[in-house]
Amino acid sequence: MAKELAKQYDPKNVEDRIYDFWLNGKYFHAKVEEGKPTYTIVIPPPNITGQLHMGHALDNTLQDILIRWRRMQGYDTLWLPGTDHASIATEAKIVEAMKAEGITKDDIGREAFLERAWKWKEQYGGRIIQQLKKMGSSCDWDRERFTLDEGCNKAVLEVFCRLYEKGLIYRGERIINWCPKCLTSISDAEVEYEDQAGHFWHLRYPFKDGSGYLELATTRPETLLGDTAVAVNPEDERYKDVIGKTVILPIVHREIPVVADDYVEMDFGTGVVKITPAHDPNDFEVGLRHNLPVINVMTDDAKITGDYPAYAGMDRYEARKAIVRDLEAEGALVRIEDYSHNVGTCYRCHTTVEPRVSKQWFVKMEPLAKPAIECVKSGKTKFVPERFEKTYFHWMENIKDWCISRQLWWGHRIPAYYCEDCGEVTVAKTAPSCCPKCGGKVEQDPDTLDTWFSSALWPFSTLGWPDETPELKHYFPTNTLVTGYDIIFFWVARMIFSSCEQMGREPFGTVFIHGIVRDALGRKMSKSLGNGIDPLEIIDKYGADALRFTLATGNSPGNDMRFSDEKVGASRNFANKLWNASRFILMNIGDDEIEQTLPSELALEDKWVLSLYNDLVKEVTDNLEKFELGIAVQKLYDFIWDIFCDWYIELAKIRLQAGGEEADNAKRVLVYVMTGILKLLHPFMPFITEEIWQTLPHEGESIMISAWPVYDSALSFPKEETEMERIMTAIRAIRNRRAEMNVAPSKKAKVYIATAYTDTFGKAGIFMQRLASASGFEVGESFDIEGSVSIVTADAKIYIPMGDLVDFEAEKARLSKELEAVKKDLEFVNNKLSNENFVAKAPEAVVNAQREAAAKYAEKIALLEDSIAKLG
RNA sequence: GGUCGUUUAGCGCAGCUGGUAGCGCAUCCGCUUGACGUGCGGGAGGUCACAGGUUCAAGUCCUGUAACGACCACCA
Repeated sequence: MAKELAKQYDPKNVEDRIYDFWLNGKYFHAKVEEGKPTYTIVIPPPNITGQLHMGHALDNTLQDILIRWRRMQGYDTLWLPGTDHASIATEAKIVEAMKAEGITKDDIGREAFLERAWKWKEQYGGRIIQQLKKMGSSCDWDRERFTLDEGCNKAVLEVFCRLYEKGLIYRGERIINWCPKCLTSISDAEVEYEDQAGHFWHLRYPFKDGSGYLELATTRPETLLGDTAVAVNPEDERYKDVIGKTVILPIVHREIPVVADDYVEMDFGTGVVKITPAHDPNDFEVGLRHNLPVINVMTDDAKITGDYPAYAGMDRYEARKAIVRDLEAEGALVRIEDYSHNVGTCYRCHTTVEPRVSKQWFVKMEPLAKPAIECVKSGKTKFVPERFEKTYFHWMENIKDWCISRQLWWGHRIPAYYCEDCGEVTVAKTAPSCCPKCGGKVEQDPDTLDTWFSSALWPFSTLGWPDETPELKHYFPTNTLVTGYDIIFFWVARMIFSSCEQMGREPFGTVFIHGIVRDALGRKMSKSLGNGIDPLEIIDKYGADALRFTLATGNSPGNDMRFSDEKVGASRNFANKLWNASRFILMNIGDDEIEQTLPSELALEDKWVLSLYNDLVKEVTDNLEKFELGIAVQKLYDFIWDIFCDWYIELAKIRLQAGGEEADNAKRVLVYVMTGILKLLHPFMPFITEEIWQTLPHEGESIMISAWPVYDSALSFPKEETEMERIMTAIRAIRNRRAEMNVAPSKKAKVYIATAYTDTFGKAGIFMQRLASASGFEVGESFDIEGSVSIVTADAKIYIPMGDLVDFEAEKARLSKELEAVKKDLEFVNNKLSNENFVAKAPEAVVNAQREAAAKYAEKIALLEDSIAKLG
């Protein structure tokens, strides 16, 4: 590659080319190397219907950071990608598309529908994968999987049959959540509750014997058609006498009993509840306890059935109006009250869910939940941050059976076969040719499984299970699962219990939870608000590295973050800064051959920067171990910009311009530190770091497979760190003074430094000229200079004779002000030191630090007083 | 109703195992300093929501209060 870089970094010239380079090098491919430690992440499979959004961008950035870092550390690293068939979402999309053509599912039948669905998958399913590639994701694309592919299907069948045989999957008539729009059952987890304004209709149900009536209230008067009882609390004195009596259901004029059940709250409303077992989960339970008939009054699309001719075919809300009208006409309506209540809606289409009694397949959860709870309690799986374990336990401990059958075609078809003759149910991985009991003809269950049933197996089904593949042996259990807190119940919990049951152990060691990405105003990004930001547009404008850097910065585990264009702009600037630092180094290297080792002779500033770099290596690695990616990236930013660019490069220029061996040494240190920085930054900004690394002197094919830096005790130089800090303090103080006095940098002045650290400052002359506008420089233990600006630091007294520029009165005022400030500091420290408890109880190091501070302050006060005195 | 989170400079956020508060953006002053104006140097700006407590010492630990937010929950 050419050693010439553009003045500004342009990601568009770099990213696609670099990505292709990685693909060609097969660096993402995991080789199943025996005996090597592994690091594995399985991707949360995005829906094939999906387009890349900021949530994906964040999730995949975090995963790629971890994966790239571990790969560089030498692990046999596998990031396994794939997509989810997303039963409801995909089926809905295809049905919608067919609607535009004027056809329905029933028109074309199951087979033709599935053909369309697969075609759709071929066409659009790869879209999101291409988008993940734009992010720089280093997934092992050779191992890409799909929840509905052959292998996953095999795993699903295996698990279904095993659970069925163990009695952990059963079929039963239960009340379930039904979406009248998607026309399928959904699980409890898939119901989203929304506060909705509604009404309370107070009604009268007369006694059959004419002895008055019972008053009750309902939020859903239309369900009255299916009432089969009225309930009161058995302890309720008011209603003791009416238990067992019969009331007449208004409008329908059916006779229904008054039953007693604990479920009824005496303090709420009138203490009387109408019971509709077919349309309310609680009422269903009451119905079971009292042997009440279950009367379904609605069709699958929530219209009133033909059993009620007056309302037949009406939508549930139309029927509500009509029924209220009729109730009023009949004198059964007492009053209407405004009321706001929680209404369950479908998480896909937000249609109000209709509880409905039907025959469905369920997973018996209690026996599965126990080991799953133990798995996290024992620490085999840890949540980061830990607080989400509480959420997990709460859910697992109160879990109900999981409804897994869906009245959809796109998905894993339930492997249950029913005999048309004897009704025998056969569950098997392969379809039986006839009923094993009577030899009759069998028909497969038409339903498919909940999408989450297959994704629950993802950590092992993707590695080849139920077959004993080398991949499964080598990479399972996986190490880290990265996902948002919004998906813990749907997915994480189900993977844990599935893995405990099927694999006998945890699916992953750590669940790394992140929050959601919000817009600049803190609002959730949503289609309806239209406030979503397209990651691809951001990449187009600022580059993938800038986007990744933004998402990683300021991201603390489990917390939501706000996203704004300005933040990405700042990240882009950082990328540009890095780019220019490398450009500077390359310009100086020119065509020279540079040895890629550190020189034996290191200057003060070399030792200083190497020592800080060495600490950085340790800290960044530690932060990554602890999943503190935001902190790690902040440290890199600070070091690169403040330490390396603003100080070290400026200092290095001195020797570079001097030439010769000195310049050579400086170049070697520059290349060494720059290379290290690039490696540390590579997981966060893979493209630009690769591009720069390739242009610098390097060994190996790619930075992404180079070795992650390790802490080196030979590079620890505490003495030089202190010395440089003293000099930098002096330089900052001089700059500060000059800025205050409005002296242009071009106006140079001689600098005298009176200090006890003559050795240290003896090395600082050239730095002062370069960075503090010094025309000349002298160091001594003390100076006696008239008419100069004086500056006092903790280590030195600095004189800058600037003749006519010096305003003695202003100078005196400034020094006096500073003197007061230092006196206050001293007082603060002295107060501490005169506190016997502090001296006795605080650690010695802390006390000593305070004593040293006190001494410094005292010294500074003496110097300031001396200066003021000299001004007369 | 329960659980959890947030509350730190104008805005957005960091602050790990307690030791006289930091970053980015914005703002103000200055700078054609041959890597970068997507830049350089410098400045201003905070009683760390409130009230107690533990401690020699609390933004940092404990208790409570308030506001906002999230999740869970069968009050018809």
